[in-house]
Amino acid sequence: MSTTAIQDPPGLSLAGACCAPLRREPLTAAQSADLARLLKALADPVRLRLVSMVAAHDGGEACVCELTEPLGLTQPTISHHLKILVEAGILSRDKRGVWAYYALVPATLDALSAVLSTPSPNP
Amino acid sequence: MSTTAIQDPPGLSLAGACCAPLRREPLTAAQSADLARLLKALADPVRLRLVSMVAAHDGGEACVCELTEPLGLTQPTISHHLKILVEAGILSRDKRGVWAYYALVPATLDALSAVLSTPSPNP
DNA sequence: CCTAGACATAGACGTTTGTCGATGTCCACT
DNA sequence: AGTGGACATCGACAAACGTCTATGTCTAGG
Repeated sequence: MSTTAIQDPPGLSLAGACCAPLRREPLTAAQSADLARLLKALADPVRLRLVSMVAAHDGGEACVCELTEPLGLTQPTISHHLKILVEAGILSRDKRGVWAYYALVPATLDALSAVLSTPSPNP
Repeated sequence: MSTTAIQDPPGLSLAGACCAPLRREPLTAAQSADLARLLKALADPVRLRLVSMVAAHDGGEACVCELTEPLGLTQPTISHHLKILVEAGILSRDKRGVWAYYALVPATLDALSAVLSTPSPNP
């Protein structure tokens, strides 16, 4: 069904859509698929809270153990959501010793924000 | 199951979350639920193309008949997606005679873009 | 080595989502 | 009145999703 079953490298999900402001001209099927993949990764209450908790955490990173309890979900569920966020390029994962530290990848949300914003007048 | 079965008035989906930049401090459950609702409405390839087609159309509005054929889906399916976008406050609906014209609500995507963008230094 | 702990993966299960065909509703025109 | 067209709603169904329990993997200490 989809033309590309292969997964995009994290952080480049918008490679094909990054320069086409949503409101300027109709998106192609490929562009909309890329954008939808990224939005879908964000479009969950738990994942939004994970992103905000990681971004607001001291040092800009947090390990799984710090994220599990506040959300009231099991550790596998949190790991599952974090994996989705990493695959979308929204978070990065850094395993140090026994702990896995997750951090925000600012460029991804910046790019998403730019795509959604009002296109510049383009003089 | 949900605490509020009642639907938010269109355009105000971010009422509870509009002023909390995602990266500044952890979102509450309610804020993340509101944001997720809006993102979920956008997180579909067909709906993204609908939004871009409507926004880029002459006069800033388009009727269902103009949106159905290019996407290769049936009319009920397009109506279904448009309804979701209107309920999320992303599009507005204006029925004139037999035709229903859909137009972009710029403020909603602007607000979403702002929530996702890097928070200001806050001096 | 062997145990304990942090995290990931696998499999199962109920719920939600996207799509369709069929049908309903409303307006315009004859 | 009655017909045709534009759009919405309904009901059904497969696919995708979120969550859990159980289990695997790897690291650090005794």
